Amino acid sequence: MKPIYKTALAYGMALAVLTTLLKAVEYQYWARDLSVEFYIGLVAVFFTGLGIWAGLKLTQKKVVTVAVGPAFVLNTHELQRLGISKREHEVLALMAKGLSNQEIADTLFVSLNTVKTHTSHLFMKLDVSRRTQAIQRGKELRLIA
Amino acid sequence: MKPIYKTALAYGMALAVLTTLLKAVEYQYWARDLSVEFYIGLVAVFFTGLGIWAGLKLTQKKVVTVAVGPAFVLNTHELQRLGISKREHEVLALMAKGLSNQEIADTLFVSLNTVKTHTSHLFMKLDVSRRTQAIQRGKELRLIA
DNA sequence: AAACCCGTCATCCGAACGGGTGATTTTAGG
DNA sequence: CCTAAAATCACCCGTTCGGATGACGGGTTT
Repeated sequence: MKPIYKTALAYGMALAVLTTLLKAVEYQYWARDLSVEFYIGLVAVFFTGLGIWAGLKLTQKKVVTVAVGPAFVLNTHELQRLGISKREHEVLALMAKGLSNQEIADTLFVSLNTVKTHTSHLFMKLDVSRRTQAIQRGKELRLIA
Repeated sequence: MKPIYKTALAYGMALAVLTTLLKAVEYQYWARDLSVEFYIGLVAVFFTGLGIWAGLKLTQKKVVTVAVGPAFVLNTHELQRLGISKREHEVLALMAKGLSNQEIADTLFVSLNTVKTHTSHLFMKLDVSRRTQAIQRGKELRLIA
């Protein structure tokens, strides 16, 4: 809210200064026999521009579009905090792809028992009891895409 | 872009009309011995306000562009195309929450066998063989959040 | 060297899951 | 009204999953 107040203040100051300045110049033009209508028109145009500028300043905040991107960034911090090893993380990723333990085992060229060990550790560290929950949790914590 | 031109036109018309109107009134006040400075101030304030209004009108379009967010909309078309019933859809949603078949049964106040039937139908219609895949597929097709 | 973590593999067991088949009831539409 | 689809439940069977435990080699840290 402060910026708005600042803008309003700045505008008020500018208005005061310019008004004073114009009044000073006014007599000069007056001496040169310029019509009142012409002078009035100038003032109107000038302050219209000033008003537009002020209006833009005051509404600029709203124009700030947020623009969200779905770019995935791995949460290394959480990985460390939970003590999830590299291999466990791989297993989690494959699990999230809908692969069975056997398929994961084949993918990683290890035994089914090994995969089961990894998954067990994962469930412990993620504090879940089912693979579907592990996937959910993993996505929540941005451990997997 | 048309609205902008319209706004500009409307503004120009208003300015012309008001200027003329003010000039007409001007002589009245002039006759009442009001100072030129006071009159100038009024015009300045008035056109400043007019300028602000014009500025807001001209920038309103930008303000609308703020809209962002991952708002979820259910893909009714896919639901129909795959012939997924209301109950099956419910089961899918709960499945995606990481619930077991038994938990889903308890949630929906039905038998475990009933849930199993629904899941079987779901797997057929989604062309998958595991619940993790069903969840994936459901999210891909925007059947679930 | 000892303690420790990681990754590997194993066995056992019970629970959960998936597939198949069949049946009844309720609901919705022609 | 009658039928088709949806929803409900059941039983069987085999697979998968999850939990517990133990083991072994290779690193790192202390």
